[in-house]
Amino acid sequence: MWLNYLVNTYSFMTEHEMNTEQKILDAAKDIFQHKGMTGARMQEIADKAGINKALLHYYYRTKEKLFEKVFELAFSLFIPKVKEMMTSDKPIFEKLEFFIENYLNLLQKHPYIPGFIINELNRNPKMLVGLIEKNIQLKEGNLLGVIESQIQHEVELGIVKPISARNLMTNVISLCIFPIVARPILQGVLFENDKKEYDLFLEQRRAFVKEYIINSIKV
Amino acid sequence: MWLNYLVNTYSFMTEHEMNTEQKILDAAKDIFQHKGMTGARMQEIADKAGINKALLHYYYRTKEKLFEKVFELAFSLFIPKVKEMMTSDKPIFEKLEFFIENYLNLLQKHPYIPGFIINELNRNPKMLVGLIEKNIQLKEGNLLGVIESQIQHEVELGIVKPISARNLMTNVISLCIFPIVARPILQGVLFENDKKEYDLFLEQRRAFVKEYIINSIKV
DNA sequence: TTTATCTTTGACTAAATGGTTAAAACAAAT
DNA sequence: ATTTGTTTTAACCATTTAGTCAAAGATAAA
Repeated sequence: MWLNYLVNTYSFMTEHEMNTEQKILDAAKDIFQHKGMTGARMQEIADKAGINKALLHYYYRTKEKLFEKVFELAFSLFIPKVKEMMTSDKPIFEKLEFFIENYLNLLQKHPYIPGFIINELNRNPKMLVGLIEKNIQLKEGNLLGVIESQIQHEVELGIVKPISARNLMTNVISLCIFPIVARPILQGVLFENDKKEYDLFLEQRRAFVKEYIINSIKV
Repeated sequence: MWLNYLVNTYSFMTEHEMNTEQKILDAAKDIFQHKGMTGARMQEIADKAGINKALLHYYYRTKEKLFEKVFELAFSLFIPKVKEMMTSDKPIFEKLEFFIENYLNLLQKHPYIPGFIINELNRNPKMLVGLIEKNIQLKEGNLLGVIESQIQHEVELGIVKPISARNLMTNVISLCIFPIVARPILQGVLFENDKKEYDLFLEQRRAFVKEYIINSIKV
C-alpha cells in the first residue's frame, strides 16, 4: 500500500484492512509488554500480527529496533503526561486532583506499561539517556522548579504545609502506580487473590488517594 | 563433600572453600535478579559460580528448578517479614515506625529483590499459589484482621483516624518499595540521573516516610 | 590397596531462535 | 500488456542455548 504513510489512525478500519506496520506494532506491543525484551519471540509476534516472520524483519530490521520503537511509544505515552499535567496553572490542590484522576485513568487503560518500562529500564538504564530530554524539555518550564515555587508560594499564603516537590511527586506517583505494578502480590496477600475484589479496591482507591495526598499537605 | 548438608552458613569461609551448592545459589541469585528468568543464561550462571555448566544440571536439574529455588529464597526473605513486623503487640504508631525502619533496611540490603519478584510474578502469576500459604500462615493471626481491629480499637480511643487496613498497608508498602523499584526513572526525571543525589534522597526519605504515614492517620 | 560412592569435566546433541535470501504475488504507471 | 517498484512468503542458515553422557577425579570406607 503506497499510501501507508498517510494513515496515522485506524479506528475506522477493520482488523483485516489495517496496515501491516500497525498490525506489527500492536502485536509487538502486546508481546513485549507481557514477556519483556528477552522473553518475547519474533515468531510469536509475527503469529499475533498474522504475518510471516520475514516480514517482521522487512519492516523492522532487528528485534532490537522493533523493541526500541515499542518502548519509545510506551515511554512517550506515560512520562510526558506527568509534566503536562503538573504544569498547568491551577492551584496545587486542583492540580494534584487533576493529575491523580487522569493518571489513574491512563493506568487503567494501559496497566502493563509502567511495569514494562520499569523492568526494561532496570535491565538497561542506558536507554533512558536520550529518551528523557526527547520527551520532557527540562529547560523551559522546569517541572520541579514550577512545583517547588508553587508550593513555596502557597506555603507563604498559609494554604499548604511545606514539602519538597520531589517527595511530593514521588509519593503521588508511588501511590498511583505501585498498586498496579505490584498487583499480583498485593492481590494475593491482601485479597486472597480475588480479582473482582481487587478491581473494586482500585476503584475505591481513586477517591481515597486524592483525599490522602491532599490531606497530607493541607495546613 | 559428604558433609555439605551440615553447612548452612559460610560467613567464615573464603570464597574458595565455599561449597558448590552455595556458590551456585549465589551466582544464580545474582544473574536471575538482574536479568530475569528469560534473560538469564545457564552458562553465565556457571561462569559466575566458577564451575562447569554440566555441574549446574547435576545440582539443579533444570533452569526452571534452579529459578524456582532462587525465587522462593527471595520471596521468603521479603514477604513474611511484612506479617512478622506487623503482628507484634505494639501500638499502631510504633508498629508502623518499626516496620518502615526495618523494611527500608531490608530494601537497602537487597534493592533488586522486589523488582525481581514483581516482574516474575507478572510473567507467571501462578507461582504465587503455593507460595503465599507456605510463607504466611493466614489462619492463625490473620494479618489484616489484626491490623483492622487494632485500628478500630485505637480509633475508638481517639488516637487514630479511621482507615482501612488494606489501604494503609498498600500505602506503606508503596511508599517504601516504589522509589527503589522505579529507581532508574525517578532518578532520571527527578534528579537528572545523579546517583549520589538519589542515594541521599532515599536516605532522607527514611524519616520523611515515617512521619508522613504517621501524620496521615494521627487524629 | 582396592572398592564404592560422590563430584566435576569436556564434548556433544537437539531444539529454538534471530536473521537472510531468492523468488513469487501484487499494485501502479506507461 | 509490459514494465517497474513494493510487499509477502517459504525455505534456509548460523548461532545460541538448555540439557545429556561417558569418563575422569576425588573421597571415604573396607
